[in-house]
Amino acid sequence: MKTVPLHSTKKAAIACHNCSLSELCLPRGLTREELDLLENSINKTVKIKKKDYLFHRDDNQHAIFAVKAGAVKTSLSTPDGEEQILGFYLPGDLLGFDAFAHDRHTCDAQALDDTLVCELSMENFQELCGKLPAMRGQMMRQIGTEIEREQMLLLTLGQMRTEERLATFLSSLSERNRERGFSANEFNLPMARHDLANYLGMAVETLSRMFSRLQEENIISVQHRLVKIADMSRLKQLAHHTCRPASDVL
Amino acid sequence: MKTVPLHSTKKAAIACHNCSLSELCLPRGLTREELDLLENSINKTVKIKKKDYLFHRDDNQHAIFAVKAGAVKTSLSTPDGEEQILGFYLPGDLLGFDAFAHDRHTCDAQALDDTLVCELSMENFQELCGKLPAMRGQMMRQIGTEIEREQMLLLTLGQMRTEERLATFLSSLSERNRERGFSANEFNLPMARHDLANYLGMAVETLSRMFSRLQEENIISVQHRLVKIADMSRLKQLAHHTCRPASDVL
DNA sequence: ACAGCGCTTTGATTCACATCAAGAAAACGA
DNA sequence: TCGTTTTCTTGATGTGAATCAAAGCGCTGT
Repeated sequence: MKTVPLHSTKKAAIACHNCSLSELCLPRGLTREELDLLENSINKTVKIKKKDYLFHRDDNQHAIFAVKAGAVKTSLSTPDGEEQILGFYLPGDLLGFDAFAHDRHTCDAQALDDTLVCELSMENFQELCGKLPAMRGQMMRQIGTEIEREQMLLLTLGQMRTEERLATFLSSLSERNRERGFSANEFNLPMARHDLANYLGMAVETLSRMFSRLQEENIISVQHRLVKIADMSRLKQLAHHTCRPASDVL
Repeated sequence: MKTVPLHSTKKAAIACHNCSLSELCLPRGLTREELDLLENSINKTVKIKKKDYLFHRDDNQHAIFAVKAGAVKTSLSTPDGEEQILGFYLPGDLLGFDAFAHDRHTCDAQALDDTLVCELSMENFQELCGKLPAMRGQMMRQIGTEIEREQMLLLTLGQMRTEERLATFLSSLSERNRERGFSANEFNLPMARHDLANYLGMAVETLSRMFSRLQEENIISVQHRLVKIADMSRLKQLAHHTCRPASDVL
């Protein structure tokens, strides 16, 4: 349950140059020289074990992380122990922008699975943003994506009924998979029911019932974490609340 | 219901130099010379009439706005006409960061009252961020604040019961007023019940009942939009879910 | 392979909140 | 100013989802 001392984990040799995710990540649009600068500033391939934390709320060290493999959740928790999961981060996603206002992370980030990340310290990040306009642009796009994602979740939590929320989530996840070159119709959920229910603002039992209901209606089939979408159009119809083509939004 | 053609509104002569809100706004931390650059890039004191829009979703013009007087709400709406209010912006607040990802605003922004704003086009904003490191820093703090605010709202919508939500909101608003040099114990709500209920994810009737309940419990007194906080400690206690000292967070 | 534990599903009951309905109070407009 | 409209409050009723309870299932590790 402690934050992993990142410096103790080993740096692998996988560079942005070869990284299949670079188009989704900070390197996008950077020239070869700029990319070299970036590579020199990051910890490549930091390993995080399942259930370990990338960072804690109020940690004085803060950084931007890019997920290479695995999955991460961020959450906010209250004095009385309740938590709200704010987002799930999959390969290609960036997290850590929450520390911008106070130079401290405002939420916790925990690995849902054994996970690989690249770490860019805030100092280095700031410096690069000053030097590289392309990097600044890409950074701003990423921040915009984060804001959009949160806005979408607000709409979900504030306006939708539980079945719609699940449909919206599955539809988004499917879209994400498609964009990443994976199957849009069959995939594994990276998180447990408990976490998904919390994220969607409902009880675990309710989530389970909604999965069952969608299955009864022959819209999806579920077993454990494997989801197959049987009727995409009806799923999207249920999730009709979604505004944008749902790209970039989990 | 149309977006106001901003260029048609007159530029007043109130400069950042004299602006009482400059410490909350982009100028914070800028030198005199830097401030001059900023001033030359912005439309000072654009007037927006009540119910007019600062921007619409998908507008191809996009900009950052600083509220000088009045109040603005941002909202996301669904094809079937439902909306979710995402935030209220009061004097000293900045809005418009949602356009970062796609060069289009992703939500609507509407004046709740006759409102004065400063407008900084995205182009000028980008340019200034490149030139002025202090401005970049301030921008990032503002973005961080926006992200924190949204995260707090997610916690509110996802985990709290209706009474807690209202208590949290009133407590935040009180704090904001205090920070701005106004009374923390007595203030006017800048929005109608309808909008507040939507923002807090509940029915108008429920919101009204919660106001009544807090009044019966002698925690606050309300008449129309005027709120007086009679027992701050009990209010904060009800809002105990709130984590941070609630600064910067509406 | 088996025991034990956590995760998930299903069922029964309760409750918080939405919805429906109507009246009171402000705000608005002529 | 008055009449109309909108906004807000309060009450009665219904319902979606939470909670309580318990059984099934899949992992874990030894």
